[in-house]
Amino acid sequence: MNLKHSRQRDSIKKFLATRKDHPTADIVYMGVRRTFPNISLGTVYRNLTLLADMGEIVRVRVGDGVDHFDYDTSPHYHFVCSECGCVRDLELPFAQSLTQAARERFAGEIEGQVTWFYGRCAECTEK
Amino acid sequence: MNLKHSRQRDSIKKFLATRKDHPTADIVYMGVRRTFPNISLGTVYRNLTLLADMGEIVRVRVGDGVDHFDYDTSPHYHFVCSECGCVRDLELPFAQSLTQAARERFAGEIEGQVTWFYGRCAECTEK
DNA sequence: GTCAAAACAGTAATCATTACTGTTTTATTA
DNA sequence: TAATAAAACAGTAATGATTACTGTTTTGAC
Repeated sequence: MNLKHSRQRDSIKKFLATRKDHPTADIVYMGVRRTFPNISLGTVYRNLTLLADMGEIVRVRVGDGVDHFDYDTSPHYHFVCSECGCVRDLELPFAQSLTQAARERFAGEIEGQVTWFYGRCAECTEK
Repeated sequence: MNLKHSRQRDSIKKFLATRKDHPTADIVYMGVRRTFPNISLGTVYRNLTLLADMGEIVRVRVGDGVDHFDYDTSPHYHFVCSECGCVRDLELPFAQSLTQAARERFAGEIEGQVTWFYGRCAECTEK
């Protein structure tokens, strides 16, 4: 299957590049509709999945039942607020060493780790 | 709201105690039906949620779209196989220090961390 | 310009989970 | 032990994110 260019996919990727807040498919859908009013939610999902499979974006799963998407593919930690549900980056060196340590204790093949932190974000704490 | 005893809840908890494989609500449902043939799936979900909220069991979310449940409430790592979907415990000291490190870099309140590893389990690797 | 493959819009289906409703169980009080 | 209110139940319907399907449009190589 040869990949063909698509203006919709470009737009989705471009939209995601402007955001640091790890939007959901629905948010991406609403954002991209400003340039493609007729784009369908299915197209958004298909392209987000495609881009994630190609490694151009990252699907972020923080246990809130909704997939978030991140343009920044470098390994880094996420924080999710239990109150407002926001997802933020966490500026902390990513401990690849933990994956290595896990490999030494496990019989199968470990490809990677997923780590997120939860609690209340600064805005929710102040209220 | 006063908690009342329920034989169904006991049975759910007892079933979970016998398992080390982090079953889903559906698996628990099938297991408990051996003793309560008329138990409803809703009852299983309600009690699993109740037990998790009380801290007697743990809801394990490893990004496969299905909630798993664990009788072992001590902090520990999980591994999920990308091929067969099995969830295993990983014998590796749990790095609470990472949560502490995150606290020092984040403006809000961090309550805890969730970490899992993914890859292929020993059984799937051998095939 | 032709044409086949890929992508699309729009819609229907899936599936885990939650919510609702009328009945049964629990546990307290008499 | 009987009465009673709250809690829990079984069964079913609803929800909501995501995926699958279908007929049409777009893409890109020749």
